[in-house]
Order: sequence, then structure tokens, then C-alpha cells
Amino acid sequence: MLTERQLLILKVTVDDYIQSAQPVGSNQLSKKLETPFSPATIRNELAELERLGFLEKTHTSSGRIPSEKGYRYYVDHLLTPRPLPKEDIVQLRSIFEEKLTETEEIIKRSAMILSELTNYTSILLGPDVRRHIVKNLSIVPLSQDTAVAIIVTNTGHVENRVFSIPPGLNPSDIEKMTNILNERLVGVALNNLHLRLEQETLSILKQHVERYGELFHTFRQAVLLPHEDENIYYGGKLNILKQPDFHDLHKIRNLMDVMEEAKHIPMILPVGSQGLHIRIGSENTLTAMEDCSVITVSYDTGKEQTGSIAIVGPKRMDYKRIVSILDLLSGDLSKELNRMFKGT
Amino acid sequence: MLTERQLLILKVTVDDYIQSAQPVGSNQLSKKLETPFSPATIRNELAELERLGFLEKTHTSSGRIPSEKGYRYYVDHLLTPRPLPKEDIVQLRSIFEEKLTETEEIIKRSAMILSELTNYTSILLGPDVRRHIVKNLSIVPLSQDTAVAIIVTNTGHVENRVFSIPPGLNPSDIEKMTNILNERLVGVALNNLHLRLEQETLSILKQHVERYGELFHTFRQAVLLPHEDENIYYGGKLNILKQPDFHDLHKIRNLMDVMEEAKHIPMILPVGSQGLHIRIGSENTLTAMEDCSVITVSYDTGKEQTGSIAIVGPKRMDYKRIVSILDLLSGDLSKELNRMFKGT
DNA sequence: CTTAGCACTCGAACACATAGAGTGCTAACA
DNA sequence: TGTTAGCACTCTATGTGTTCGAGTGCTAAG
Repeated sequence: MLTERQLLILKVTVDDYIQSAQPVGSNQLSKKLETPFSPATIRNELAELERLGFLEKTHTSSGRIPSEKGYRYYVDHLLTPRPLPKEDIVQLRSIFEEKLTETEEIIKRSAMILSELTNYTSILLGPDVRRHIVKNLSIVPLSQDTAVAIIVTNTGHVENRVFSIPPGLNPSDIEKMTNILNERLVGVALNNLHLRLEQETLSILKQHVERYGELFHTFRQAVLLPHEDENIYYGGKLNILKQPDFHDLHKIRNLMDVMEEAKHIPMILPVGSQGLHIRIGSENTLTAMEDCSVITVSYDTGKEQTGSIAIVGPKRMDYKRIVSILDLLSGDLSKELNRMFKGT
Repeated sequence: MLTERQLLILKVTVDDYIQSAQPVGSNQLSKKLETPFSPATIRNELAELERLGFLEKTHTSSGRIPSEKGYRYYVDHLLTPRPLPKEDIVQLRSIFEEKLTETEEIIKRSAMILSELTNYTSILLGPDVRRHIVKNLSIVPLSQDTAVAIIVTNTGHVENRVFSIPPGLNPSDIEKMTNILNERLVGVALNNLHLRLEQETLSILKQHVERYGELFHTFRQAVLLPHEDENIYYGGKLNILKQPDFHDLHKIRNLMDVMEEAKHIPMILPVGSQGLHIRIGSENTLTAMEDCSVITVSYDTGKEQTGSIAIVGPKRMDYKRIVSILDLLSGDLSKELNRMFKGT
């Protein structure tokens, strides 16, 4: 068990290192502590903290830096979230100032403000498109052999895909098909659409639409998969380059690569989980992120749908500040989005 | 005027430096030349080429590297485009293999393939959305007070925007409005839409739609500006980090910053111009790009619409190869897109 | 005009010395 | 018994000197 003084020294050490990015020595600490102990005393404590695995040295005669275990302890027990400065709150709230009408816009904007405010990279995931509810379906013919299928969801999201239509098809058949689709599929979630399409509409189409087979087939193909990556929004991708912790070009490239790959996103932003989570260094599943810390938080958009936010920075991240910021934003975002879609 | 031999030496020097990124010395050149002159002779020529401003030294006793003037001369007079290797052609043509139905998809894919093939960054600009022709307009109500306006263009592009509707409006009025808009605005280009909206539809709406004022106002607001930056596609943004020429993190950040800013894009990709252009180093308008060369080419999509492609790399760029690649791709792209939209 | 020869220059790599920040340990102190 | 002053020690960062090699410019001979 750590003594009061050890806790204090650990806290101050981590705080100092987070702020300065320089190993912290006993002299510095001695000056900084409220109850000033001599450097020698502090050296003893530092040695003990190192023995316990909370601190590390970069080389034999250097000051101490927090180990991952140290950061973890700091985050779990020593984090005293202080209220955000007013100007930060103002800037965060500015997201909702200009009445944006689209979820997408608000999230985009949040990503930008977050990265400005934190100087780290922000990744935001919008509510899962696949759970949106179909509000309207339409088919607009473009040429002899192509048409565009448009699906509007309850959130105002619009999916659209060009598909080919069998040449020489009777235009009224397309209209009929549109009507049938709307009758049967409005109210269905996008991820069920495919299934329902066959169950509910195929037999009816058969009765009313000539050459339904070809048309149905290409249409079905078109609505098969919503673009999965268009739901990810980034802010401050280049902020990584600002961090003194990252100097190895190779690692930077790896990191940026991983973050942009849509397929890695679920590893960074655990989709299901609620609340705020902090992953430090090797606690991240992706090895490219072993030098990073990631703070994630979920927000909800009503109707049991959630989105999530991640801030990616160095392990030497300003945890206190980021936690406060994310707490505030996730709340605000939830409120705003719920307000927007209360009537849909 | 340069002698035959000087031309040869200049060409080989540039080629060699492009390939190795190392200053080129007289010994190396002597070995590499077909008619082998002694290093001493070559030194004399190099000195002359330097005096004329085509070559530079990094320090007094180093080999030579091309100056901007040198690159310019090389590009203008010494570039002998050789046919692309087969595998490159195969990879380029693979863009059109899987029959993509949307312009956007094809361009996205081109950006990716280009960056893979060149190891530089590619920026592609799609055909100017504002010149697309309205094919269909529709309004889908989402809730009591919001609706989404959807505009489909002849290219299959779909613009959509959520806007608010005055509460308590008669739903049939929205339908009426949609009909009127379709009657009057189909066939109009997006950039004229705003003007035509007022000229053609306002008076008719007045007659048929109750409380047309509020509805018209918010709808008008919604279709005001298409998102201008959604027409830019990047490939291999991180390839910059691969180039040995770029090591200064600060410059890299500036460069990447500039490229991602939509407002700078017109400076990189001159929208109006036809054909292939090469800008070397300080020939670029943006100071952040003074260490880069940019090769741009336009492609056409029929109906007098054009898009453009840029490859951004170091001044020490493989001009020969990139020019060949862009030549081929712009042709293929034009053909394919023209084919796709011949019937619209 | 070409080239061999040569003195010269500069950068990269390496060894070495020094200063400074920090440590651990011991012994003295309260 | 906990705290602290003192001291030897360690390691990094910085600067200096040396050497090696690649490359140059110039001169004089071919």
C-alpha cells in the first residue's frame, strides 16, 4: 500500500511529466511539493515507487517517468477532475450555436473542435447507420439502363446507389416497384432491409411487375451494403505530428495508417460499451498504438442508438483535461441529438 | 546553347539523382555514360552546367544535384517518355475491371491505385458538381418540423440537405411544392438552381401553396450551397512520409495541412486548364509546396465537364513515369466516364 | 579538346573530454 | 526512526579533434 506521501509524489511526478515531457528529478519535485521534503527524501521515495513499478528511468542517472502501471494508477486513483476553464466550455458549446440540421454536420464539427481543444486526434463514430429506420424509398431513372436508388432514414440520412436496370423495361414498372417497396419497407431498419426485401416484396413484385427478376436482382445488389466507412469522422489527424513524443517517422506512419483504416476502427472505439474508458499504451489491441493512450466515451442519440468518441494522444496525455472535455461533450451531444430526433 | 554532351550529362545527372536521391559525382557519371569520358572532362562540363544554373552543389566538395532550372530544362527538353511496363498498365486498367456504377467510386479507386503505383500523393477532383443537371427533386418529411430535400443529378450524384418546415403545414402542400419544383427545375444546372428557383417557381408557389414564404425560404437556404469539398479525393496522403526528401516534421505538417484544406485545392489543381502541366518547386503558388513538384492533368467526362488529377511528390520526382501514368489514366478515365454517361 | 595528376575541401564517423543533472548510499541528525 | 547532507558515481549532451573518402578545381601534359 502506498503512503500519503508516495501518492503525492507519484501524482506530482505524473502531472509534471505530462506537462513538460521531461524526466522528473528529485530536485524539481522538492521545489514543487507543498510540504517541501529534501531531495534526498524524495529520492528514497522515488526509488520505492520505481521498485513497485510505477515509475521508470530512461537511463541509470536520469529522472523518473511514469510507467504504464504508473499512468494506470494515476488515472484510476489520482485523477481529480477539475472544472473546465470557461473558454473551453464556450468553445465546446459553440458546436451547437449555429443550428445545424444534420447529425453528420454536428459530428463533423465536434471532431474539429475536439482536436483544436485537445491538440490530439479525435475520432468520432456516428450512430450506426444500419439501425436507422427507413423513412422513404425512391428510384430515379438516370438513363436507358441505369437508375439511382435512394433511401431516406428517420435521421435524415440519405443512402444512394446507382444500379442498372434491364434495358427496355417499362418505366411504369419502376414506379410500381417503388410503391410496393415503400408500402412494405418503410419502418424497417437498414440492417434488416435485405432480409425483408425478399420476404415481403418478392412475391408481390412477381404479381405486379413485369420482368421483376432482373430488376429485383440489381436493386437488391445496390442496397446490399451501406458504405461502412462513411460514418467515421476525424479531427486533427496531423496533431500527432505536433507531439514531441512522436519523432520516429516510421511509427507515425504506422499509427496514422492504422487510424485511417476503417477496419481497425472497432479496435479503437469499442462500439458496444457505455461510458468513459481509458486505454494506456499496450492496453491497446493494436501494436501500432502501443505508444498511445486512447480515451473513449459513448454518447446516445435516443432510440437505443449510440455513437462514440475517441481521443488519441501520447501516453503522456493530459488525462484530466480530456476526461472533463469528453464528459461535457458526450452529455451535450446526447442532449442535442435527442432533441433533434424526438419527433421522428 | 548546350552542347550534345552537356545535354547528355545533364540528363544522366537528373535521372541518376531522381533514382538515388544522392548528389551525383563525376566518377559515377563517367562510368554510367555510354561514351565514357574521363571524370575530369565531366567535371569540366559539370562546372559549366553549374555556371549556367542547371546544377547545384550541396557543399563545396559534393557531387551535383539538379537546380529547379535544371529540372525545368529536363522536363521541357530531355523527357523521353518510355512506354509503361505491362504490370503498371494492368494495375491502372484494374480500376475499370469491376464495373463500378458511380463516378465517385471510380475516382476514389483511381486515387488509390495512383498512389500505390507512384508512391506519391494523388489528388483527384471530380467533375464540378455545380454543373451537373437536375434530374429529380424530392422532399421527404422526417418529423413535424423537418424534412430532407433530395436532388438527383444526371450523373447519379445525390445532394441532400435537411431543412426545417414551418410547424403545422399541410402535408399536401409539400407534395404540391415538390411537383412544382420538378416541373420547373429539372434540366437546370445546380449552380443555376438558386437563381432559377426564385425566377421560375416563386410566383407559382404563391398561387398553389399556403404559407409558401416560410417553406420556400428554408428550402432555398437548404439548396444554397452544395458541400464544396466532397468532390476531392485523396490517395496515399501518407506517402509523403516515405520520401527521404522530406525529413523536416514541421514542413511535412505544413504540406499535409495545405493539401487537406479544400480552399487551397484550386491553387494545386488549376481547374480550368486543359492537358498536362508540371510545376516544379517554387513554381508552385503555395510556399508550403516549395519543395514539391506537382504534375496535373485534366480529364473530361463529356458534356464539357472536366475533372483533374494531381500527383504531388518531391522535386526529385520520377517525371517520366508519372507523365506516362497520367497520360494513360486521363485518357482511360475520359473514355470510361463518357461511356457511362452517354445516355443521360 | 581531353585527361592524368594533385592539392584541397567538406561531411560523416569515430574517439575523447567535459559539464551537468540526477542517482544511490552512507552517515549524521532530530 | 524518519529525514537529510554529503559524496561518489553514472549517463547524456555537447563540443573538439582526427581520420577517411568522395568529390572538386586547376594545371600541365598528351
